[in-house]
Amino acid sequence: MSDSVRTVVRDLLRQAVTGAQAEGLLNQVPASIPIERPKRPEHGDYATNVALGLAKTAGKPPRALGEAIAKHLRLVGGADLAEATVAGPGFVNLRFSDAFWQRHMLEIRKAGKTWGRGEAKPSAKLCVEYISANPTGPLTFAHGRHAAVGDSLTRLLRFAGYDVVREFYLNDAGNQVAMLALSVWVRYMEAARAADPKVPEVAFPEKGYQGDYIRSIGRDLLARDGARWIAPEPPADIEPIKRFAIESCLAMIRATLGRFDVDFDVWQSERELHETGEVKATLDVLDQAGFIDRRDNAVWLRTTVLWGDEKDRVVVKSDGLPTYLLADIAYHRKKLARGFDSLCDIWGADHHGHIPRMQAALKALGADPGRLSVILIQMVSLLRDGKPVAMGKREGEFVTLDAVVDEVGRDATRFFYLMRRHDTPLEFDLELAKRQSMDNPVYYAQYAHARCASLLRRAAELEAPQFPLTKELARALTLPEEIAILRRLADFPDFLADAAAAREPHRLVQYIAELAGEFQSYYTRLQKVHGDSILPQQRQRVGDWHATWDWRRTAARLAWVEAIRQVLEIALSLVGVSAPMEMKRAETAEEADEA
RNA sequence: GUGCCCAUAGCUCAAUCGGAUAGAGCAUCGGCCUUCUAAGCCGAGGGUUGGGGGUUCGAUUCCCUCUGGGCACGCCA
Repeated sequence: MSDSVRTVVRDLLRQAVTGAQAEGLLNQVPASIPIERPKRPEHGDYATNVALGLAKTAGKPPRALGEAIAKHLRLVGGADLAEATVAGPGFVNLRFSDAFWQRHMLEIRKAGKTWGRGEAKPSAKLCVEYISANPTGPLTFAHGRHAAVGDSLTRLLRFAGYDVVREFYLNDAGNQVAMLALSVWVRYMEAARAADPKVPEVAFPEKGYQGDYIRSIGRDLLARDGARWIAPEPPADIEPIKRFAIESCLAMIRATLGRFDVDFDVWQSERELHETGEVKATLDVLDQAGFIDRRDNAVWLRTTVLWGDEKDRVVVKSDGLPTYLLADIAYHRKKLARGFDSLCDIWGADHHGHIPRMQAALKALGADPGRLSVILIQMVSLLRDGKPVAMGKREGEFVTLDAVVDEVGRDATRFFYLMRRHDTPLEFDLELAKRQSMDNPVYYAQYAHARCASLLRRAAELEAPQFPLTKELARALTLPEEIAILRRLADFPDFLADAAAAREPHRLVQYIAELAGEFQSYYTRLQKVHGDSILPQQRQRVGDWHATWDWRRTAARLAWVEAIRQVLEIALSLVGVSAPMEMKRAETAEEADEA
């Protein structure tokens, strides 16, 4: 694998700064030299402000230092470096030669589907936990954002070279699932009573789960177990019903995730942590470490002394039952024991109060709290015609993820969930997501990919002669627009590494939109501004056209189009969105995804 | 009341570790199809980065304060 462009820039700058130091202009070479990509094209391909930073300690004007660095850059840059200049207060701007960028097309094509893949990182075993919804009902559109962010993040991390395990923590113990079981039993009784009026009438619990799916599970229970649970009171041992209810809800969740193309490696059951004694063992460890208090009939974790929490937190309630917090600590302890270098949890922003408690717990367990990073996902609001979709006030009335996918399709749903940074609230516009036009960024991106594929198809139909992929062929890419896109494709590996390190999968969507836009613009400008086209157009295909057409340049451009298509395909796949080979108007969301 | 997050063009959002003239898309207005897919492209207008103060050669970015939003403050999960 060749060096990334940024690695090349970094090496050049280091040599140049070292050269300036050898001249006696600098006291020392800084440990890291900042590299940025200038916003304005006239400021070059890459820039550094290192001269500004060093000016004070060196006691020299920044522009003088910049001149020295630029001079040394020109000495070490060779033919690849077209320009190294000083601008503004002392920025050093670098511009590479066209040949440098043209050469990258060959590398991109050689790498194919692996372009941008990071080398395996030996010390980067990572556990990412997300969604972790209670198995008490279908996933909602809010869970959808967690699913989209978590899944794309793990795809991105894996591609970037991290060893990632994807986990779903299943809260199948405690009050919530107990209430689920009770709700199902009551609906079961109602179903039985509908068939036989002699079955006693029972009241629905005050905080029971209201959704229709509970009725459906109740009917399923009746179909499976018959009259076994018919009684005026809930059964003393409701455990079998609970298991049935959890399995039913879990089946719904798995089905939803399946069609959303979201997969997990590990489903960790909370109940199992209790049954195997890991929760109890965790309490013992915390106790022996001296961070447990017993007062007011309960057991407390001293999070105030551990992490400056506002108050200590209860881990065993006065009724003797462990809290959710203790089980979650046990889960994290188990993850650490499994040898992960770092843990990443994706939670709803409403759980932010949970972070200091978990950090405190890790510290109590003797682990570096820095090994846990938490990504908080802000709320999603659904819009229809620019107005918020009204949520029912009654419990159990919510918009499911399935409903959103049914309406707008999987591709648009996944793309839209990633259009904003995870820490900003997201407005999900259903009408926009459904629209099959240029204002819908999903279709815009997919259209760009399809257009690339279409060009390659058309070339085959026209029996375009083949040319070997060589440096000489790549030299036919001379238009500024072609070089600019090559620059963006060449940057893809660095871009991915940054996005993965920052744990920000939404950047993929930005990259896709920018690359798609740049290509679409080129496609039209080539004709309108340059009076040219990649392939001979219909009106040009007269007489001896096949013999006189410049197939060599066409071959170079087609190779370049295929490079664009490849990168779009990779980026879209990391978002979980399909890369269609052609666009056809779809009547339904399903058809849109099939394309 | 306390803590966390946020405030950028009419709308939705960018802006890399504090950098150069704060950028896109939508919306508005004006252009471009004898088509390599117009599901596209080009152009124009639009800003005291919520207010005020501070640090800095330089602040959308860091600090303080005020205003206006969101969320959390349970022996729920």
